[in-house]
This record gives sequence, structure tokens and C-alpha cells, in this order.
Amino acid sequence: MNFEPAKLNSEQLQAVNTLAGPVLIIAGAGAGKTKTLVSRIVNLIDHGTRPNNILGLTFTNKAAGEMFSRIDSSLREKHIPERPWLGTFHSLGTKILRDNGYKFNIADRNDSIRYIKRALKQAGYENNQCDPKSVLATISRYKADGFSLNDFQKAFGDGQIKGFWEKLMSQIWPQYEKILMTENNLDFDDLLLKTRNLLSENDRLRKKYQNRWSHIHIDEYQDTNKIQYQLTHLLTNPQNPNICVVGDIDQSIYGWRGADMRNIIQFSKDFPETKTIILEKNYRSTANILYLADKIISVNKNRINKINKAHKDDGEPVKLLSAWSENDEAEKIITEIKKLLQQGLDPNDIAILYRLNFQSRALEEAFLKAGLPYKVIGVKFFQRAEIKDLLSYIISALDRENWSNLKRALSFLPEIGKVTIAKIASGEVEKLPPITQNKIKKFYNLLDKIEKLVEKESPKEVLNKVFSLSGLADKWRQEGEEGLEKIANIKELLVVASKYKNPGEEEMIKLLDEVALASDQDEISAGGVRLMTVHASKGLEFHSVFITGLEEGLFPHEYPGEDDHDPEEERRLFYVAITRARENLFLSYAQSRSIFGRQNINQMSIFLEEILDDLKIDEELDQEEPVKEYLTYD
DNA sequence: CCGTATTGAGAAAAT
DNA sequence: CTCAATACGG
Ligand SMILES: Nc1ncnc2c1ncn2[C@@H]1O[C@H](COP(=O)(O)OP(=O)(O)OP(=O)(O)O)[C@@H](O)[C@H]1O
Repeated sequence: MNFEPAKLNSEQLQAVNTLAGPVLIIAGAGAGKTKTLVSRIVNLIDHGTRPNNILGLTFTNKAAGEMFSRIDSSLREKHIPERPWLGTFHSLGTKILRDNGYKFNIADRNDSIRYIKRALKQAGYENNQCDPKSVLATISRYKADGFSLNDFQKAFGDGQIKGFWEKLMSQIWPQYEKILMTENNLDFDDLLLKTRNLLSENDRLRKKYQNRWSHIHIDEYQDTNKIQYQLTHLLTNPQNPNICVVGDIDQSIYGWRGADMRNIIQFSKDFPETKTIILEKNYRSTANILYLADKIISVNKNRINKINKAHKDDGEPVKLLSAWSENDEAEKIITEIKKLLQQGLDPNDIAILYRLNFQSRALEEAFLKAGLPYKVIGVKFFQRAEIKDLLSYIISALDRENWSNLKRALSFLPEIGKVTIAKIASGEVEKLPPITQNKIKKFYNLLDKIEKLVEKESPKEVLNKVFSLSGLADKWRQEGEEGLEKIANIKELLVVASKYKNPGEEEMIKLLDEVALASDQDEISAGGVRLMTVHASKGLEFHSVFITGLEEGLFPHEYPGEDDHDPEEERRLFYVAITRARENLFLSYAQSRSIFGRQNINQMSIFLEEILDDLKIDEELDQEEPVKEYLTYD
């Protein structure tokens, strides 16, 4: 992509050339919001703003990385050494806390779930009596809404607690926080909450950061939640608010995580000087694709109508693939992909989107069977057991009180299990048999050695050496197929680690933070057609896109129970999915789909029903038959 | 302590 | 069906 101002249209240029004050950029999908944001940052620097004073917040670290590389290449040409700081709110929180002396490890979702399970057990709840995922989601939601445990306890003090959930929360949340504390962990939400507390309580520090980042940019502002909103306002200098946010309320798809599109709707009230710029020309998708996108999103009531005019021609018709089953669906998709590849299309420029992660399975099987390259995005690569196994040695070496990681590493020693580890933790090593004591001593010698290695060598070298020193390399080498996959994944980790060049604990912690905060594995190795959820596709674009599983109950997805959700969000999600495509769009559904090994019969999605007349049906692809006759399945 | 068998509950999007 | 948690025996 090219970011020369000459290539921008006049509205985009207006945004790029508004160098001071609050700026709000609004546009439908594919109108060049992100491109405009990048150009604006470069333009600010061209006009004398120091890169050091520029902050850019994005939705994923991958998006930040892409933005960074575009800005980087522009600055490189101009021989400017400084760089703006780009990242997610979470990585910003991590940075601010670390810069101010906080020492912690980041608990990822799996860690949090484990802690919740432990807390439930400690509070005397039987297994399966309540779902740990829901408990964590509730706590997380409170935190996203800006409530710390303290705030919660103030609001629900003695006598205030009524329902089952509130009672449960009042027992489990404090316990969960206690566990986080003893493990020296912050969870994802804490990274924002603690930063907010720090900045709101400490005037000097707040002013320092307002000064440091005098020019703030936020992408995907429609999907910010309350705590992010609060952070935005703490970081912005109220006397001189140079803040530029971009977004599209039709693409607000994280309401379930506390995102609130009122943040963007009220931006110009929050900052009365706001200059609002609306981009109406779409450069990404063909007119056919945009026509459908508009037809779908227009049904929503809670929105502000806007123009999204195609710059491209009509292009190919949008095609419907109807299938008997999920396997049939996958095969039909493979057939279409083969055609596209024959035309010379880059497989990396094709995406298959689905509503729920489990749908990737049937697709993967079809890809394997067909021998076509593919890549599932969003399988939490860095949360794999083998990655955590290796890192547990490093974390243990750097923090000898970190018992969850010590346990993990210790349990690789033969004949050492739960009971022995509990004795070590309670300082009763002398009571163990001499052979065991010896093993433990060796283990701690290894940790000492790792600690020294960290000081002397780059993270990558350290990881590589620990891989063999720990015995994990040998162990997995003997485990056949599965072991080899683990080893391959460790190699991928080493690739990521290699971008940290310097020895030392600080550099190692940066790597550990990245591993905890990384959103997906996209940057690791290339390789084939992209399979991902619609949520994960936010902000991306592909030449050809398949949207799968368009069945009632699945997309739009219905989940029993939930009452406070926004009924229009599923439609926005479908709108996001459609607008990922530049040239070709395929929509598919299966009449039957197995769930828990059971066949379920499904109706076609309401979304498909609404646009059937505009689609080209699969078997008819090569003929010009009228579409209608074909529409009588049931 | 550890490997294996059994059971039973589970599949919602993700920084 | 799949995977995590438990039970059991060597
Ligand atoms: N003025 C322009 N001329 C030509 N192409 C453009 C122009 N502006 C943007 N584009 C192209 O349009 C596509 C969409 O741009 P971009 O990703 O910035 O849009 P966006 O509004 O951020 O989309 P989304 O809302 O989906 O995140 C990109 O391929 C970009 O290069």
C-alpha cells in the first residue's frame, strides 16, 4: 500500500492536514480510515511534531505492527530516527505500569480461568456448580466498566447483596484477586484498571504522560469500552486536546466485552472543538459487495445512515454455496478455492470466515484432504502448553516466588508430583528423601544458571539453551508426531524471540509481555488460505472471502440466557464480514451440522434470506439461469 | 508417582 | 464427539 498524500482524496487530505485539536473521522468499512490515520501521523512529523510525542492506539498488536512498519519506512527514507509509540490499550497499560516500577507477570485467560476454579473450590463450590468462564466474564465485565474490586465492594457493601450472582461475586472476586496477588499476576483487565488508577491518582504522572504524548490517535474507537474511554481522557491534555479518533458505529462488534459505541457518538460533545470528517468513498470492495453490505446494515435502527459509495465497478456477482452438511460446505469451498488458485490468486489473499471457532474443524479437514495450504488464525498459539512449559523455567528463574510456574517446571522432574511440590512450597525440603532433595537441588542450580544466562545472552539464545538444558527437547523428541509438533512450535517461538536483540532481564520481560498480549500468530511464518472468526477479521481485507455457516442460530448466533445483549450486533458482525472482501464474496450454509456429535437441522440464516435475490447460486455459476427457480429447498 | 480407564459435562466472540 | 477431571492399580 502507498501512503503518498497525492493518493488521498480531498476528505482524507482534510483529515491529514488538520494538525491540531480534536478530530473525528467517521466512515463505512473500506473508506480508508486506517490509511488516513497513518498518513496523518506521517504528516504531523513532516510538520515538525516529534515522533516521540505521538501515540497511536489500535485494536490488536498486529494492527499496531502494520501501522508501525508503514510509518517506519516513511521515516527511514527521511532519516528520522525517532519513532511514535504504537500499540493496544493493553500494551500501553503494561508499558506505563512497568515504567513506574510495577513488577508483575500477565495472567492470560487460561491462567485466569485456573484461578477462578481454585477460588470456587476454596469457597466450597462443587465442581460444575457454577461455570468458571461465566464468573470470569462477569468480573472482567465489571473491570471493563471501570469497577475495581474496591468499587464493587463499596457499591455492594453489607446488606446490598441480593441475587445469587452478586453473592457469588462477593465471595469469588476477592479470592480471585488474592490469588492474582500471591501469584504476582495482573490479568488483562488489570492492565487497564491499574493504569487508570495510577494516572487518576497521580497528577504529576498524568501531566507527564499528557506532555509526553501530545498527539493521540485511536483506531476502531467505536469498540472502546468504559475503562479505555477513561484512559483516553486521562491521557489527553484537556487544555490542548490533540486527539484524533477514527471509527464506524456499524462495525461495533465487541459490545459483549463492554465496548460502548456512545464513546464515539459523544466524542464531539466531549471535545467541543472537534472537527468531524466523514469519508464516503469506498476503495476496497466492488459495488456488488457494497450493495449487499448496505442492504444488510440498513435494517438496523440504532445507527446513523451514511454513504459508502463504491469507487470500483460492479465486479463479480456474490455467490451462494448451499450444502447438505458442514463437510459438504467445506468441500464446495475447496472447489471454489481451487478455481481461484488456478487463476493465479495468492492463497494468503483468501479468507474463510466463521462465527464460532469450532467451525474451523471441518474446514481444516477438507484442506488437509485436498492438500491445500491453510492457516488457522486465532488459535492461541502462545497459550499452547509447550510454550508455557518452556517459559515456566524462565519465569521461575527470574521470580523464585512464582509458584504456578515453579510447579509447572518442577513437575517435569521424574517422580516429583503434587505432594512433593507442596512440601517444597512449604519449606519442608529436608523432610524429603535424599534422592529427591538432590533432584531439587539440581533444579535450583539450573534456575541459577538460567538467571545468569538471561543477563549474558539474548532472549532467543536463552530460550534455545533452556530448551535443551531443561530436558524438554529430549523428552519431546521421543514423543513421536505430537512431540515434533511441539518442537516446531518452540522453533516458532524462537523466531518471535529473535527480534529482541539485547541480553538482560528487561528485554526478556518485553518478550514475555509480548507473548502474553499477542493476539494471533499472523506474524509467524507465512502460509495459505486464512481461516478465522469474523471478530478476528476486523480491520483486515482479502481479495476473496468466504462467509460460512449462515444458518439460523449460528449466524446470527443465539446463546441461551443472555438478556442484556444488543440485538443488532450480529448484523453489524455480518456487515463487517461482508466488507472484508475486495473482489469475490462467497456465502455458504449447511442444512445440517453436527454439534457434540449430533446432527442438527438448520434453517438458512435470516441474513441470507434477505439478500437471496441478489446472489448467484452455486450450481448455476456457469449458466445464466434465473436465480428464483432454484430457491425452493426446505 | 504416574499411566490409563472412566465418566460426564461441554461449543460464545478475545485483548 | 472431545477433553478435563477423577478413580484406580501397579
Ligand atoms: N484515496 C485512496 N485511493 C486509493 N485507495 C485507497 C484510498 N484510500 C484507501 N484506499 C484503499 O482502500 C482500502 C481500505 O482502506 P483502510 O483499510 O484504511 O479502510 P478502513 O476504513 O480502515 O477500513 P475498515 O473500516 O474495514 O477498517 C485499502 O486497500 C486502502 O489502500
